[in-house]
Amino acid sequence: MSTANCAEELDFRLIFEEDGRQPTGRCRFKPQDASFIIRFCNVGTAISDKITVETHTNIILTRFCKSSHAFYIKYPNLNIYHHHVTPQSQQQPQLQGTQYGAQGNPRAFDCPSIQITSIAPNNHIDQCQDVQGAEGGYSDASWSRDQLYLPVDVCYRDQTLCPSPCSSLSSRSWMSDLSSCESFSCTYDDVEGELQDAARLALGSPHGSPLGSPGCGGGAFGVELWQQKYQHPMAFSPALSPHQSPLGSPCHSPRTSVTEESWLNRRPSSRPSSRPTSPYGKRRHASSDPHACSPSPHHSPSPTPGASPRGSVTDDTWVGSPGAALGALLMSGYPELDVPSKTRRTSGQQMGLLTGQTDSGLEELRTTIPFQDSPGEESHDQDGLAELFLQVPSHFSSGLHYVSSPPPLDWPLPNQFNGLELKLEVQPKSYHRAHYETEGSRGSLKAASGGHPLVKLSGFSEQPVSMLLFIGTADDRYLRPHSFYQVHRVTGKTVTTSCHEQVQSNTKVLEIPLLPENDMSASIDCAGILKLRNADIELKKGETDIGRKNTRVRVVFRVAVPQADGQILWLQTASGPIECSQRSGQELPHVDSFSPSCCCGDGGDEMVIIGSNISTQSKVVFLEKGPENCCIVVQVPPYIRKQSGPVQVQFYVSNGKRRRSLTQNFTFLPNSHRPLRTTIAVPPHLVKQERGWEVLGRISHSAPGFSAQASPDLSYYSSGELPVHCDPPQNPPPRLHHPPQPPPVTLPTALNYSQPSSMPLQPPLIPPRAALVSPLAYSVPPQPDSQGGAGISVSPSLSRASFVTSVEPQKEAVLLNTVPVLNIKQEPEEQPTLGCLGLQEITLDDGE
DNA sequence: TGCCTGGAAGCACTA
DNA sequence: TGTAGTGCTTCCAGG
Repeated sequence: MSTANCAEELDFRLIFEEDGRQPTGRCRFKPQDASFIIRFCNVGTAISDKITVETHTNIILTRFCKSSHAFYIKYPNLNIYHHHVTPQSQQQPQLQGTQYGAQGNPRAFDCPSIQITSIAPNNHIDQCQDVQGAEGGYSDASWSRDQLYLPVDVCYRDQTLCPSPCSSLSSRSWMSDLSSCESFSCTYDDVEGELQDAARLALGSPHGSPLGSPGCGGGAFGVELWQQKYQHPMAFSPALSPHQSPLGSPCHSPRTSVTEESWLNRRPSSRPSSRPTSPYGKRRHASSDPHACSPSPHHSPSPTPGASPRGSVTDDTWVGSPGAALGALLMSGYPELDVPSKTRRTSGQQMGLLTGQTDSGLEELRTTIPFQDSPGEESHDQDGLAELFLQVPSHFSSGLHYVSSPPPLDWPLPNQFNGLELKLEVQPKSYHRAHYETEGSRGSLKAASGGHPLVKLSGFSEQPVSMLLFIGTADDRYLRPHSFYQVHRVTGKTVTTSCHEQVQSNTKVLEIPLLPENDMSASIDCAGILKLRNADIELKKGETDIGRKNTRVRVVFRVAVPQADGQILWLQTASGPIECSQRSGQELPHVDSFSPSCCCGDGGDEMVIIGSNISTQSKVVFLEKGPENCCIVVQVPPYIRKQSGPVQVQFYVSNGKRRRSLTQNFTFLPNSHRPLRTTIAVPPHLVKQERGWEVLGRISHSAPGFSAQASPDLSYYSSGELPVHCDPPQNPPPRLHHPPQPPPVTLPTALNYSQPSSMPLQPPLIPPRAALVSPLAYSVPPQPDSQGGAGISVSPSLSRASFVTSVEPQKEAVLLNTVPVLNIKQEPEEQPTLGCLGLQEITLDDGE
């Protein structure tokens, strides 16, 4: 279907606002006949501060995450806010839409623009691409995540087709503020899949609720309504909650945590149970729940059938609703938004929230720095606030000032700015067994020293501030709320720190006061970790994360510091990775401390590692991670046999015993032909190295290039002994940075980022935006040694590489400083070839 | 009594 | 399709 034929049922107003400019155009589409692509063009060079896309229908469009661009989308009155920081073009923003003739306009690539394209149903991909190509002049290859896809979903019209209340918008979906770039990079290998998932995600309902949550998944809001009605009938009032606001929350993702009162506890009978025989004995909501047989949200009066079961308005939600605690943050910039809490919450739960579950500290805090639940949430309590823009941070490197509302939880934030610093002075233990909902609490996080983690805000002590705590991913590069773990408030006699639960963007968050009398610090003895069942989460529509073996988390702390000018400065810090599974926790090694924490690039220093579950068979893996997840850097093991000429060998990439790539050719050149190399110091005696870089993450598809690169005529090394990057030159190797690190404590060096040995000993990288906060020079791992080790870069981004060493199986040898014996990782299957060649296997490990 | 903790059984999933 | 290995979830028991 040609976009030219689109009817006028969707009215997109594309607004490029800069300095108060007003909307510049409209596009109209017929939603039932077409799907839509919204393409963001050149947003990276946009000169506008805001790009707004509005629709007067209830199409749900989601924000997507792209590291270099920041968008925020609200709906049902669809608003896409783009705030860009470094305008490079002074050209006028140009609207690209089906009616605006982007084709053939060279400025389309120069100016920030949004392109909306309709797509015939049932042929989304192809037509998307065709249309794109035809109208926007983009090739298929130009598909990127700078596009939002708004297909027409069958479920839209036939709610009965929505099979399960578990089908929901993903926490990781495009619709979520918690959306993950990584998920895309990891999960979508093809445009089709990406689009299809996007299609599933991007859709609300054509009958989409005017109450639909505009931020991160209207479906969630629908469920909330459903839950409010069926679970909390008394709470069902549009005036009670920001979640119920007719304008909805701009940022309410379906990721409302799964609490004991939540949907997920109602395991639908059709749901493939992970343990059908389980009586769910301890589940507090199972069949005993009188509402267990309630119709799914799809059948509920909720106007948003695509609802997420995870979006719940529970006591927790209410209690935690930051509207009570976070309200005034927004007000700081918009005093007129100071809606009395009574107008937002009048239910008993609400009152309970405000009075029953808080302590003096929090009460005091709330009188001083109330926060807002989620971005723009409160703002929607008033019609006039519908257009309240979320100010996307302009410069991540210079601190983030939010005039209005808390930033989405997946946004990187600095840990220090202008003399203020949020520090995790005591790291939690690297292992904390999370508890299931069917279990009792397993207690709060503990520090390795035996106490509890300690967080401190330095540089500010004028008034109490509120600190938010949530469970984030252990992804070094992109910290975001974890799909499978939620923070859990621990209560008990031993808990001394006041806190209370809330839900922000469907992630359970603990709010902990930092009080001047406590030196603006807090001991985190009130936070446990709740494990959500993988099946529950993975069944969610659009969920792209896999729970299996995804058992590491980080604890994320955020604090909002009021500034003199009325703005709010948000700081964030995160703990090191925490292993949360029982088995892994029992089996994975834990590093408590090590020394030294750094050495020269040549390596060779001895390192003492103290921890648990470290055996003589343990290996120490050095790896380097970059912002990308699909590139690897490996170090070639030496070719031991004599060679008179080039020797071609093979290698493959393995992520485990049965996870191997096809073999690739590689050529060893004779020594006389080897390029310049430096001499590496003798490896340390305390460990013996597996001479290979263990590579984590996904493997670059450029691997076949090895064959071509393997020509003896080619040099693998630059003159500086740095790996020659094979990828296109437009992607220069990223400058790597250390993330902010807690100060060292004692030697052996306290583990700033406690992690099992399979995790990088190098502090994990953080997204470039955040990395700007604390840029530190990053030294490249040891370079090829004299034995023939050579660096191979599969990627220009030097994304991930690891250096595998192995603890000497014979401690005697270690202690006697014997010459390190190569400990080749044995994978007997199909290995004789390499062995016969005298090669050490380059093993790739997924970190397990 | 409730919470915390460690251990393990048994099922599900993957290769 | 069957099997083995691994991981997940639930349950039990003791402190």
